Amino acid sequence: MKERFDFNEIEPKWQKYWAEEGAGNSSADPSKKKFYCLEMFPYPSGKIHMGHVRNYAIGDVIARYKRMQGFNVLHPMGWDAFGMPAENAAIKNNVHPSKWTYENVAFMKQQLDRLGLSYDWDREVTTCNPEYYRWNQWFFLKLLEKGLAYRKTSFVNWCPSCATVLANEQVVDNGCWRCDSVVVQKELEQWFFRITRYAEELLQGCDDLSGWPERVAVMQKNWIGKSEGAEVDFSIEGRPEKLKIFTTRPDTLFGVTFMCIAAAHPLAEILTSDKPALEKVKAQYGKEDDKVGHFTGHYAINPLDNGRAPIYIANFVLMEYGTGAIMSVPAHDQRDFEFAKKYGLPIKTVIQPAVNSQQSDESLTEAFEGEGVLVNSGSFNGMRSKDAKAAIADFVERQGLGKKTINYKLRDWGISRQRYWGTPIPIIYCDKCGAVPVPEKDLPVILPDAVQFSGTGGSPLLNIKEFVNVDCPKCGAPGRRETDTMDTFVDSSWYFVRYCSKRDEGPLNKNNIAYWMPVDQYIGGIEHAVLHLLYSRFFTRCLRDLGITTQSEPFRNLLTQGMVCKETWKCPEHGWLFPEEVSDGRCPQCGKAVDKGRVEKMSKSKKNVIDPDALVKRYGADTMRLFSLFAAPPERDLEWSDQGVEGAYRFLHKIWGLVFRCRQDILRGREIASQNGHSPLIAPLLRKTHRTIKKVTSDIEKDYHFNTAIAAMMELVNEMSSFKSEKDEEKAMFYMAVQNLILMLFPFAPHFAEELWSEIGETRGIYRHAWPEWDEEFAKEEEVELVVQVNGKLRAKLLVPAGLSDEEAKDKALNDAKIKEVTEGKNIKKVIIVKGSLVNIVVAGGV
RNA sequence: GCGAGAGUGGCGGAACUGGCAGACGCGCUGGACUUAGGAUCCAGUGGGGAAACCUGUAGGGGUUCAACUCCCCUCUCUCGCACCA
Repeated sequence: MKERFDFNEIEPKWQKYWAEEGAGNSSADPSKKKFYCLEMFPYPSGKIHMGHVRNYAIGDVIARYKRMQGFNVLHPMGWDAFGMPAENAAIKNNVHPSKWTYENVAFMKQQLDRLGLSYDWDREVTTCNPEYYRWNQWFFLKLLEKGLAYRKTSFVNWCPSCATVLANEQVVDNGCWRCDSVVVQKELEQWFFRITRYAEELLQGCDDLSGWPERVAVMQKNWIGKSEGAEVDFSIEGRPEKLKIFTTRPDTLFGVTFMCIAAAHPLAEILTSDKPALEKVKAQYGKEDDKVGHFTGHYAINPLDNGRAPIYIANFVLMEYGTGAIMSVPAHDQRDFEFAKKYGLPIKTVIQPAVNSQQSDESLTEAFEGEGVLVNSGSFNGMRSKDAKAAIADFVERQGLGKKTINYKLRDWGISRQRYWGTPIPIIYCDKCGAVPVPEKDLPVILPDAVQFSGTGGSPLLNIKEFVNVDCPKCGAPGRRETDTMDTFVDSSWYFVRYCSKRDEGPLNKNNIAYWMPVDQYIGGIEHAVLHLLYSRFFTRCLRDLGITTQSEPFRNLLTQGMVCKETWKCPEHGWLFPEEVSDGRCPQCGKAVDKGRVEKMSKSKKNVIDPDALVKRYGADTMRLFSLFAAPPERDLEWSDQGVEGAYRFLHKIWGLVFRCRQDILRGREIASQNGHSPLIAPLLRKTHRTIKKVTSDIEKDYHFNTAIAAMMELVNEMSSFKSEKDEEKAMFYMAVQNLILMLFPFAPHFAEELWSEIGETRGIYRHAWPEWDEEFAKEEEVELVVQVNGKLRAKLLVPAGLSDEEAKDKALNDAKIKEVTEGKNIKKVIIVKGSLVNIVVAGGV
């Protein structure tokens, strides 16, 4: 055994060993309890970053821990390999997206292996492989059959920089989720997945996601955005058209004093002759600072009381929600109130907060949006607004004036992308037959290799005659192939199902899927709270309805890990600086004092990244894993600290040194321990070891708080460091402590643990060993510190035998010299005893 | 504006169901070993104080024998939603 721990030697050695043993592999086996542990697969952008390291370290600890707990663990990895960066690289560097992608995959795979991650590579998925994406196409055809995929022309989000369409979920603050460019609206014919058919189910399902962070479920609920109300038809004075509005407040129908329609509403063009005014309102569409409107000169008739309501075109009314038209009740809606004040429109109160609070309409300073009692509402007067909602909606429906409606914000998922590097949509257009699906037997529709990237936008597929020109499968006439490709979120919506079967088993093996699904623990960033996680929930339901799985929810437990952050440095003139550029707090270019910026998410642009490769070279994979698990609990942001890494490195060395120095004692202890009839000596180290096992186990089980689990192991090591083993029994005990420590350390620092495991005389790999158990008897303290308070203030600490009765504890406390002094001559009113830990003596008149 | 989460030493972070605030690590201080130390080991380390002791979990109030923990108010930060009718 070497005196110093040499990670360069031992880490590759054990990686090779695990690979040969197939230590990460798994097979479906209904006789065993399964555990599916999954980390979000990466986009192969070139090399891994610290966010990946953290994500995968967390997953690997869980996978290894669960294996030791006896679970049949599925822990796969793959590549989200279609997407824009490959295409951009192709344009920029004249390298084919396929070559670029596969090279990145090879490089990153090697990086992951160097971290000692226990994946089952037999199930590796690469989404740009035809054997994978043919199933995207197959699902597309199935969804088409079920009416869940359809084509329509509509205004869609267009990112000018990416030269492609984006789904609603992919627009963040009116910018592109990938490149931040301002998104514009463009009218295009596109393919959609009818996710809205599952809106209600997806919403309801949010309440069953007990293993998810609540905020993620809340974000999905908000995104689905259900609201219940009614659609009501208003007639237009002197015109044949009807004006259909949606409202969640039918109880305020009698309070309507005007109507508003969106500038893009079909009636807007018809009802106003003043086109410049209409354009003006259009230009202000969606601007939140000001409400702008234009009176059309027409009036709508309230179907309930035949009141006349002027129709306005207003910038704050959204065409994409509800019917694009609203009834305005300024007394009970703040937006309508503001609009009414600006344009001098009447305000009519129809709900009183309390029965006797009369207030004139003119004196209102804001809308009253709460609940109350109806007034000025005909036969509904006196009804509670809560009840009136249903009553008026019912009335409207019975009279044929409208109907009760549920509205969702969720829109169908637009999946067409005008890009090359994605799954071809299996459709052929024929002048006679229309959009004809490619027959299943012709799948996959292979993405052609030989393409030219102009970089000027537009899919290069358009220019490939052999691809585009194809006969109609139905009538045989010359047709034209769809050149749009699928959104890459389609790829990631079912990859976790593909993993259930090995590469040679066929992708949709129902037995495998039934055994492994759902994912027991999913780990990834919060940025997919709506995107990928919502699409996957939708897709899983589609698979369920296709009979492929019986599950509705793909991910039982979700852990959203925090970001990896680091401090930043910034020169007021030259911007972000690398930490090593900054010497004595000055900018290397201009010599000006630099600002120590905030701690921010690692990013190349802020120059605060740490390269995992450099770290592996310097400290090894185990140290890097250990630090990233120790520095913060997994769901919280992690602040990178170079000195903290040193600390983790030191910790491993400390253990190594301990085993190195005491090796003979340990081996002797092992012999003693293996002898029959040996019973362990009850001593502090034994107690500490059992308590550590208990603590580490429960910290992992409860929310995966690895930071405190590692801290507990550190405590144990500290205690072991000062332990002297002279007698055989002590050696046996020390051996027992070392053995358990190594076992517990294994999921965190697996190479290191394997090496020490063999150094203490084991011949079978530790990866097959069971997780240690603790004995509650041994974990008990024999002496405890009894805290004695007087009026809640700490006055003494007494070392007493464990299991003291309340009476004994009280006696001990009251007879303590210090306590006697403090309570001398005072009237003891009460003594509170917390079993085995604390006595609080309450005396009159303070201390 | 609405919703959620958070605020604890010089720093990252601990603290069960209300019961010793600051586990563990980093940093710092002192010491040992050493030609040397940015290695290693040992000790100390919330603040004030010589000490007894006092004080301390964003700020203010409350409940309680006892509050980081529960309740009310205020401030700050982060995230999400944001004219959704």
